[in-house]
Amino acid sequence: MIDSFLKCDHNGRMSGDQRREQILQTAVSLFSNRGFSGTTTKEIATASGVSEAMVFRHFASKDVLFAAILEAKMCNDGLHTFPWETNEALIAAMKVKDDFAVFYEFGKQALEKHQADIGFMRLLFYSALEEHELAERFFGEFVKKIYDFLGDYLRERQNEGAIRQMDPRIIVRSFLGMLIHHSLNNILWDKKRSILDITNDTAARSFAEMILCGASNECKQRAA
Amino acid sequence: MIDSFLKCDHNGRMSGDQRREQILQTAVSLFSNRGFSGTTTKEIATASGVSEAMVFRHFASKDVLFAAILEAKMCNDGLHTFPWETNEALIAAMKVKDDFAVFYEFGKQALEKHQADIGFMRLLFYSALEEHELAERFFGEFVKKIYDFLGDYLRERQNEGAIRQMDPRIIVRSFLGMLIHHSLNNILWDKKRSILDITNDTAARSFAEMILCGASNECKQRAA
DNA sequence: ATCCAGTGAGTAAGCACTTACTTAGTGCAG
DNA sequence: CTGCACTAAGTAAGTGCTTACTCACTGGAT
Repeated sequence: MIDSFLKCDHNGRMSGDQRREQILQTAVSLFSNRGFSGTTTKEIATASGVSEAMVFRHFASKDVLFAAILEAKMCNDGLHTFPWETNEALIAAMKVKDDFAVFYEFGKQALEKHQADIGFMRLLFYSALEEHELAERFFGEFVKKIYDFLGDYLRERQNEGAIRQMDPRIIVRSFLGMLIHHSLNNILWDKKRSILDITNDTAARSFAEMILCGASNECKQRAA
Repeated sequence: MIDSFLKCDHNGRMSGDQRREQILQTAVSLFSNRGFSGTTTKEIATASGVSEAMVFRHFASKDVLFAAILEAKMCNDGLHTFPWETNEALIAAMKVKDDFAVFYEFGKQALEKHQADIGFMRLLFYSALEEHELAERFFGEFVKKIYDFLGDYLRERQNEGAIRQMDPRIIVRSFLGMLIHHSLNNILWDKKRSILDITNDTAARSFAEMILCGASNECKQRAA
C-alpha cells in the first residue's frame, strides 16, 4: 500500500494498477495534444515505456482506453464538485448577497481551474469537435448546473430589485463567455498573451465588475 | 467562362479548375467535420465522385490540399474584409458615436457570420488544437486588428468621457467573449439550444447593452 | 492525332490489435 | 531457507487491414 507510492521508477516492473494508471495519464497527455485519431497506440505504448501489447492488456481497444479517460476525468477532476460546494468565500458572499464577491470568486476559481488543467480543456474541445461522449456529458452534468445555479441566484436578486429584469440565462452566458473566451485565448490562440496579459485576479475582477454593471438597474444605457 | 458556371453535373467530366474547386470544397466539409487526421484521402475522393488518383493529380499531397484550403479560406471568406469596411450601419453609427449601435451592429454581423460558416469555425478550432498555420494566421491577420479597431474606438470615447477609464482591451475581450462563446455554444456544445434559444438579434442587442453598461461611467458597482 | 480528365490496380509504410512466448515476483510445502 | 508451482508483467514478431501516394493506361472532345 504505502511503498507502492514509492515505486516511481518508470522503467522497472510495475503492478497492474500502477501501470494501468500510468498508461492512462500518458494517453490523456497525448490525446489532448494530438486528438484521438492523431494519436497512435504505438505512441502511447512508447511514451509509457512499455510495448504496445501492454496497452491492449489493460485496455481492450483504443476506444475503451478513451472511455476510461472520460470516466477518470469525470470522477477525479472535480466535475462532481461544484464551486459552490467547496469555495467558502463564494458561499459566504452569497449569504450576505455581495454580488461583486459572488461573481469575482466564481470567476477567479474558474480561470484558475482552466489554467491548472489545460490538458483537460484541450481534451474537451477535441471531444466536442469529434463529437465524443465527453463533451455531451460534461455539458449535461456540469455546464447546465452552472446555468441553473447562477440563474437561480440572479433571479433571486432580480426579485429583490438589485438586478435588471432580463433573462438571467443571458447574463450567465455573457459572464461564462468572458471567462471561457479569456481562458481559450490563453490556452489556444494567444499562448504568449501578446494581445492581453493580465492576471487571473485582474481578469476576474474586471469581468465581475462589467457583468454586474451590465446587469444592474442603475445603468440607463438604451434598452430599446 | 460563363457556361463553366452552368456545368453543375457532378458525375460527368469536369474541367481541371472545376474539379479542383469541387475537391477543395468537399475536403473543407470533411476536414471541418472529422479533422485533418480523421479524414482520409479516399473519403475525399469518393465524396467528390472521383478516384483517389484525381485528388493527387490536383493536390500533390494531403498537406498541400490542406494548405490550399487555408489559402482559399483566408482569401475568399472575407478575412480581408473587416466589418468596418462593408457594414454601412456600423460606419454610420461610428460617425455619430452611437455606442449602442456600434456594438449592436458589430455583434450582429459577427454572430451571423459565425452561423453562416460553421464549417470554417470548426476548421479554425481544429487548426488551433492541431497547431496548424490557419489558427495563427487568422489570429494575427484578423483578430488582432479587431482588438485594435474596437480598442481605438473605445479609447476615443474614453477621452470624451463617455466610457470608464480601464484597459479598453479588457472591454474588447469581454465583448468578443460573449459573442464567440455564444456562437460556440450553438455550434459545438448545445446545438439544439436547450439552455438558451435566442435570435442573433436578441443576442447582439443584449450583449451590446451589457457591455456598454459594464463599461459606462454611470454605474457605481464596486471598483475596489 | 493529341490533349487531358479520369481510372484500376497497384506499393510501401503505418494502423489497431493478436499470438506465442519469456521473465519476474509470490506463496508455500518440505 | 530452499526449491518449485503458479501467476502476473512484459515482449517480439507477427496479423490483416488501411493509409497516403504512384503509374501505366483509357476514352472522349477538339
